Amino acid sequence: MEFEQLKLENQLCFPLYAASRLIIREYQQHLDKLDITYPQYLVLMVLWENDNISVNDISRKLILNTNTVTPLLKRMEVQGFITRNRSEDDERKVMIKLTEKGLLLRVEAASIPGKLSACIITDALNIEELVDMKDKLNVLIDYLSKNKIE
Amino acid sequence: MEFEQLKLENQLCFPLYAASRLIIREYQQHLDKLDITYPQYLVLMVLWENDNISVNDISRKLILNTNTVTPLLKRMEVQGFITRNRSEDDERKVMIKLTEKGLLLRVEAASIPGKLSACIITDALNIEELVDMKDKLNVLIDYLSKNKIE
DNA sequence: TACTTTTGTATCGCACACGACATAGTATAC
DNA sequence: GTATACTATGTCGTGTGCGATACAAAAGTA
Repeated sequence: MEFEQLKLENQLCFPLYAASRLIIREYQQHLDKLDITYPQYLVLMVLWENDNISVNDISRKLILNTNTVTPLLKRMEVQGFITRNRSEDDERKVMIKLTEKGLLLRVEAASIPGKLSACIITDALNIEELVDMKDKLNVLIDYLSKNKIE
Repeated sequence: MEFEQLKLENQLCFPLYAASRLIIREYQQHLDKLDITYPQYLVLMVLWENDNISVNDISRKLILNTNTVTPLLKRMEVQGFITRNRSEDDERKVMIKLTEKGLLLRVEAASIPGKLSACIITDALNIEELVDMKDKLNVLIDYLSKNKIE
C-alpha cells in the first residue's frame, strides 16, 4: 500500500493553509502600525465599502461565523474604530458603523496592498498568474460556500 | 481617491484565507470520525512519512511556530497517537514517535483525500487547474518562508 | 390571537496561531 | 576551562475560528 495521497506535497489544502498564514504574517507587519489584526482589517475593508451594515452581513461577506465576528467587533468598539447599535427597524439586528477614527484609517491602509504585491510578485510568479489564481480561488469559494447552505 | 486596492475582491490574501478555511471545514467532517483536528492530521501526515523526528522538524515542515506545535503534540500524546521523549544524543531535542494507534490511523485516513478531491473538483475547476494552483502556491510558500529566514 | 418556526446575535468551551519571553543544553571563542 | 552565543523547547497572553447551545425578536400559520 502506497499512501501517495497522504503526502503533504500531493495535497491542495496544505499549500492553501500555509500560503494564507505566510501572507497574513506579511500583512501583520504593516497592520501592527495601525494597531489592528488581519481579521479586523478585513472587517474594516467591508465597512469602508459598505458602512452601517449588520453583524450578519459582515460575517457573510467574510465567510466567518457570527460567533467569531461578535467578539472581534466588540474589541474594535473598545478600540474606537466602530460603533454597535441595535437597529430600530429590526430589534434583532446590531448595526455596525465606522467612527471618525475608523474612517480615517482607510487613508493609512491604502498603501498596504501595494507593499504586499511587491512582496509577493517574484520572478517565478507574475501578476497574471496571481490574478488567475485569485479568480480560480473565488470560483472554489463560491462552490464550497454555496454547498454549505444547501 | 478611489481605494480600489482596498476591496476584498481585488486582493489575493482573502481568497486564500477563505478557501483554506472552507476546505478545512470539509476535511473536519471526515476527521471528526478519527477524533483528530486538521492540524493534528497534518502532524500525522508528517510522521507517517518520517517517524521519530524532533519537534522542530515537524514545525519546520508545517511552517508553524514551535509554540503552536508543542501543545498540539501534548494533546496528541494524551490521546495516545504519539510519544514524546528527550533525545539521548541531544538533550535539547524532543523526539516524536507514532504509537501503534497513531500508525493504524493511516489506513483509515487514506480514503479522505479522495473524498475531498471529489468535493473540490467541479465543472468550473478541473484537476489540471488544481494541480497548477497547488504548484504555484508551493512556489509562493518557498519564496515567503525563505524570505523569513534571511 | 396563539402557536410554531425562523432569524440575528450572543455565550461557552476548546483548539489553534503567534509574539514576547524564559530556560536548559550545546557549541564556540578566547 | 569559562564566558558567550546559539539552539530547541516551552510558558504566557491575546486573538481568532468554530460547534453546540441559548434567547429574544420577527415572521409565518392555523
